[in-house]
Amino acid sequence: MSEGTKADDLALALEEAIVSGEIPPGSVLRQEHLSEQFRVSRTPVREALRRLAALGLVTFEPNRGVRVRSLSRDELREAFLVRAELESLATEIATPKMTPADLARLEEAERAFARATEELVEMSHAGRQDLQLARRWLLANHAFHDVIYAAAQVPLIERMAKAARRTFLVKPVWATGADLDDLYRRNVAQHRAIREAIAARSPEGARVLAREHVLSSGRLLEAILDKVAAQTREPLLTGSA
Amino acid sequence: MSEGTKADDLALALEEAIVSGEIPPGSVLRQEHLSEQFRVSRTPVREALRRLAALGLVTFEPNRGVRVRSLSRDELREAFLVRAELESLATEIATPKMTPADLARLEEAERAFARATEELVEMSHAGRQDLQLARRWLLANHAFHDVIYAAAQVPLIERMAKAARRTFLVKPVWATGADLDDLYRRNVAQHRAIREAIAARSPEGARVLAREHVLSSGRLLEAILDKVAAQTREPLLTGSA
DNA sequence: GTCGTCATTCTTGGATCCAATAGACGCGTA
DNA sequence: TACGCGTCTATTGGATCCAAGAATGACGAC
Repeated sequence: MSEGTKADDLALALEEAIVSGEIPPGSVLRQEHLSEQFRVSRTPVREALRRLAALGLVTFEPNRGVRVRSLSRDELREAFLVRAELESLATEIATPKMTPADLARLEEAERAFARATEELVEMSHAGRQDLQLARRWLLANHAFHDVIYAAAQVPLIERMAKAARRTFLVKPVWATGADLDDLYRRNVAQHRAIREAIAARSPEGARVLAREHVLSSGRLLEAILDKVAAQTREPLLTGSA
Repeated sequence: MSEGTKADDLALALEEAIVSGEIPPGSVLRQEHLSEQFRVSRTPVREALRRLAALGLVTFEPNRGVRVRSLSRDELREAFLVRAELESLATEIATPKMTPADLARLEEAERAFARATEELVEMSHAGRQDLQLARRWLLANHAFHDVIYAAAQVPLIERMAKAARRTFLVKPVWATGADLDDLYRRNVAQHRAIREAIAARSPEGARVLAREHVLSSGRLLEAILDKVAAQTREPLLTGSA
């Protein structure tokens, strides 16, 4: 128990587990199971679940249990629409506020993301699927955006954007491939463009770049999901034929 | 108990009470008090409080109780910034989707808001302060925007915008006066302009109008708070002098 | 007279216990 | 054999009970 009440710690742990895909969407969470797994009684378990429900990560079905929400394509698209707005606002606000230190952090995050992207593309050429690598790519991506959020110094935007971001991490699947290389690499270029607009102190420029970038990321994620769906449907069909 | 679990009903009731100002910001909520007030045990009370905490309406101070959050000026401004973004997005999306029935509803909401505004201005000239009337004005305002949210058909935007909106309803104070008449009436004109842009099927036009309108509403609210602060500080000072 | 310390009390956090609901299973009958 | 009914069990929702932490006030030392 790192800090605070057990209910809070538990909520954080569960949030992490859900968002990372460790607990897949659609699962039903048994209170007693969680309670013995985390060595606490059912009371804090239920309080933690209430919090997750308020965040939209799980849904209560009265007398039936709580289920980890799974997102439809529509909801995914919506999440990116919202994030695009919030993120463009954050970028606009952050631009005049960025200190040289912030810019340095941003550039470092940009490099780390570029490296992660290259690793991912190489992995794809090697024909392997490494969820761990994909997850690191995602985190490197987030790290870049987090620098901007932090510099904007508007806690509400940060909170809401991260809430929107959380919602689409729930798929424990990933895909790469030659057809996706371009989309992956485009993200890297966009990060660079955003950083340069910020460095040039152009709030409007940075704003539109940020918006377009997030929307483009959404299209990438949709392409990934399409590919995963195609890959997993085929075996099923051949298996059942 | 209308429906669902007691914890859920209770959470809704408390949310309403907090948002309407019935429970003022800064109050400490005693679990036992709530439990006997609502004739339930402390267990559902605490679950409801967890939900409110996740929504940001209250904060848990471990072993000390839960406190109704009060917003700083900065947070108020942030809420309006976020709402301006979300609302302009919703308006843009809604514009091509609005049916004639939607437009009729929007016009009706516009009229109701205009009436509420005139009542408020008249009240101010009569030198009275009627919180109930102010609250109806606020609700009429929200009703107009709700038509747009509904037409946009993007649940996530609606949820988040309403979350941002909730945060600034927590002040059980209001102010009117000749100096504010213009600001109040400007809102009416802006509603009209937004509706006309939507009717003219101009998503971009409606978008910028919506954005400017929300930001302008924020300035109005800040002016109101300033005036209230000025009014309440004076008696305090003369009282202590 | 003031400051610090210790005990008491009040309130929360957590555990356990009981009630109520939904689903599963089996039995009987058509 | 299939359908309907009743019971039985698994699991949640809610109440009560116990422990732990924080505020308060009294007492004593300086």
